[in-house]
Amino acid sequence: MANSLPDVVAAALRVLDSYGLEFCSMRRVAAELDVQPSALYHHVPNKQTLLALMADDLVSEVDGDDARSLCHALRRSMLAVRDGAEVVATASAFRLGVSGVEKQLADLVGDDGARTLLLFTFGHTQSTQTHRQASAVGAIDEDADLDASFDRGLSIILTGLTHRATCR
Amino acid sequence: MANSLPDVVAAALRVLDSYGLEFCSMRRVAAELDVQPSALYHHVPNKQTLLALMADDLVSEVDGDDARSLCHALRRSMLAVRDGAEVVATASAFRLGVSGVEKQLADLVGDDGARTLLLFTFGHTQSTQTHRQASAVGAIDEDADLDASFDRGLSIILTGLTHRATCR
DNA sequence: ACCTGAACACCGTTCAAGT
DNA sequence: ACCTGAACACCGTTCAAGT
Repeated sequence: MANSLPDVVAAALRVLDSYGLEFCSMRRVAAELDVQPSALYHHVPNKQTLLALMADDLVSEVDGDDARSLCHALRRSMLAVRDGAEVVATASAFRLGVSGVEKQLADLVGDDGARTLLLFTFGHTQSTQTHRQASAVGAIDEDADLDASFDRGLSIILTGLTHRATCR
Repeated sequence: MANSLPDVVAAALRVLDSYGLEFCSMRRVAAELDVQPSALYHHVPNKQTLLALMADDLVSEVDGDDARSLCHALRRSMLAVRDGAEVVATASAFRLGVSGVEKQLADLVGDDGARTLLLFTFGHTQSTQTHRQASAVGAIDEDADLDASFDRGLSIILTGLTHRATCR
């Protein structure tokens, strides 16, 4: 009967995916667990911390051999849940969350390159999710367009990184 | 005595700069104008629209001859007001706001280039403002570091754009 | 045209108290 | 350790009514 912290995080992610960030309130997460709102504060000091834990969970399986596949994997993880990109981007602005991915990227392309790739990946994926919700459900054509647009942006940055290192 | 729409937008920007986005509520904006909350709905249909008008106002003076100076000008405009980057980035995700800047950039570097530069500029500037508020007030050293980091990211993307066009 | 007053359906968080 | 119940100080938005 008693809930643990992972239970709370999982419930919060279910609420997020069903209703979106705007309606992912502490009260709804509590209702999802059939518990009073105040009960959540036994597991988590505040909502911000819960959101950070959700972000950690979202990116925990991100992996890849090179910078490009790492960014694509990060994008896929965030797209898997409604408003996932916004949750991860906000948490990582506060220096929680993606740190593992950031380190892997930094080893491959340096600090500035990692930062540039990460900010582009967050922004583009957030924008993808915003437009996904604005248009009718399941616009598969638009999804393919946005994936291609994302990959072209990645190419621009990666070309910049290569030429800075080898030609200048 | 009677307020106009520009009065409302100006009051909202004052509240934003003083208290931050989190506390920039319709009720506080109303109080800033010595008016009941419901009075705002005579000027604006909802909060989202007010935020979009604030974003328009923030970027209205952005101008520059080349892509780099355009991005720096955009960054400066957003940094001028507390949480300005978040307001502009969110509004532009919904296709309002920065469209003028986006068009200027697209003429200079193409659609993909404009998008990549814009998303990087939003993300980096938001991150700058987050860290500004986290650390003690007026950390001038850190501001200079972040400006330099921003410019290096810009260089990476601009190098990528040049070499894609001329060498490939 | 611009605003008031009152209401509705929500928030995050705290805290004493229960088991 | 985990939860309830009640409270506090807020939200955005609507709507009839006033001037």
